[in-house]
Amino acid sequence: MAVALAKKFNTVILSADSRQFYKETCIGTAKPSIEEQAGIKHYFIDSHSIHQPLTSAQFEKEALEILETEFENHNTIILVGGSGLFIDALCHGLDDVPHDENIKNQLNIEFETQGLSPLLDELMTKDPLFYAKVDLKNPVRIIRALEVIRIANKPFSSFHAFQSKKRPFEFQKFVIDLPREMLYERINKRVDIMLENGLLKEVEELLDWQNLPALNTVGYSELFDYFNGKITLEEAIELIKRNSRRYAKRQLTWFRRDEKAIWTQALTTENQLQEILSTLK
RNA sequence: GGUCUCGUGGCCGAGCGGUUAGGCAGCGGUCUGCAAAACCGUCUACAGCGGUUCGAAUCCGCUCGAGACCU
Repeated sequence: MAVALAKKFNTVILSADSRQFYKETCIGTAKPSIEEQAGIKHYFIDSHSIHQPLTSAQFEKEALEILETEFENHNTIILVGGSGLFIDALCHGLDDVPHDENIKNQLNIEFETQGLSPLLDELMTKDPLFYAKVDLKNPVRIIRALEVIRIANKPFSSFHAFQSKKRPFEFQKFVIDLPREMLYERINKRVDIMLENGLLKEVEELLDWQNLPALNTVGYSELFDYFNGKITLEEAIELIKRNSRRYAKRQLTWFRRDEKAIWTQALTTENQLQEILSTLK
């Protein structure tokens, strides 16, 4: 779809898929092959390494730079992909919130050794506002908030303006919404195809790096468990399918929040393309 | 033909007289630096009929169904 659109507009594509950035992961991320890219310039495919992962904030920055250059030669650019947070970072901007790897690691250690409770206490005293609205059972959110609090010595919530930043371009989002059964069928089949294409080998070669955050992802974690003898191959495959289905569902949930997004329910790429193009006219 | 065991929500699975067990799948949602991550909510079923009882998924009988064994 993205390639078809890019051809139509004679332009380039930016991927906003947070797993296709990495050159080490190909089969399991269903990255478009060179043939599939069909001569269209793709940014953020194989552009980074799992050893230096790209965060949403960095993505915002790097993507904006690319867009600035590319808009000199193109009126329309295609952004494609699945990572809602990254899409929002680029389209709406993230508030300028500090980040410190060491402090985060320290917090992770505290969480692993002492549990969430002390962290919750700290959060409650240092940022009661945020404490009142976060999901108190979600360690990731709690740790991030405390990371910021410890860096800046002020409440995490004080950094949030939640206002869309001005961008030197306009954008329109389209969501492809296939019937759930069809979606799931395609996901299941896609997993089988990945396996035929050598996913097992790809994952096996990444075993040394299995603890990297960038590999904490569907298609890899399950097979790491298999290689580590925790589950059978059959179980791993079923889990990959299930987790992919769940992820797809969460993507839909994410995009549903966006009132301006246009949804297409057409069943074929050709029809989806027609719908999108007619909306643009 | 006989004896025995068993029939719980889409699936698995506890309960064995008086709260919605639970898990998985599915569905819905949260989301501002690990996001294909992390997390939350939700589905009220006991094969059917009759009986005992204040009260039955839990006890009794019959019917239907599944399985094991015997002849």
